[in-house]
Amino acid sequence: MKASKQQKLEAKGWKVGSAADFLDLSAGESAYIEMKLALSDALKSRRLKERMSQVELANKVQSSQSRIAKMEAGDPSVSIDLLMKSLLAMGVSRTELAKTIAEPVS
Amino acid sequence: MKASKQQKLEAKGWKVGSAADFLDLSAGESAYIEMKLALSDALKSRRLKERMSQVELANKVQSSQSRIAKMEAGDPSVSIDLLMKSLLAMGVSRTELAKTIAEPVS
DNA sequence: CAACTATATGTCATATTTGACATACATTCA
DNA sequence: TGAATGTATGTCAAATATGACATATAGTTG
Repeated sequence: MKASKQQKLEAKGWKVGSAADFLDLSAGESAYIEMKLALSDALKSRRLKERMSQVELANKVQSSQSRIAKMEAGDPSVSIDLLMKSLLAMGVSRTELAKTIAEPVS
Repeated sequence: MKASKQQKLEAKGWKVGSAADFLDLSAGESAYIEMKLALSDALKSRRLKERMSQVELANKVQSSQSRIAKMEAGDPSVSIDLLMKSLLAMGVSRTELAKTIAEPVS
């Protein structure tokens, strides 16, 4: 893993500090993290596009403002399930979701 | 929801029996379920393609035979996170994963 | 037939994820 | 200034997901 990527992940709260973790992030593990970050970004940009506050979105998808914030921040405590459920609840199609999954995070 | 679809889901163990549930499955909710089933099918066909047993796959992805069986059966107790982690651990690419997400379940 | 291999199903203690809440921080506006 | 609005962060009890285990079922082989 490149240092730039490590910093990006650490900035989002992922624990990649130990030497073992640093060396052991497999291709599958980093692909998983990248997908999660891509979904986070998609959620945030979709919300902003709709000019919604986090509170409004929380009501719409039956969650809470704090969890929306954590989703958008790419917090390690949020699952892909929740991100996908939320995007689907916002009206995003399966096809659009697939595109998000496929794309590398900007 | 069509009766044929309801039966397919019920056969996989989803609780769609009550009248309320029957009427209330939103577009997002059914899209979510369909995606999960698509991932289940992808996992099973990938494993068979590699001529692996469930036990072998369980070792490879650090899980257990019973959980692999539940994943492949589309059991409600398994998360999309686990399905995706498993597929990635099998060497499936993000792009292939995206295709699976996009496709309707056969 | 029994032994073997693969898969399915049920249970359960533990681990992770969740919404909710409090509260901190930031920005705007009057 | 301070009230209002939106977002971030930390915590926690409750809900959900997890691997492990036992055991059932099904097919195969000797």
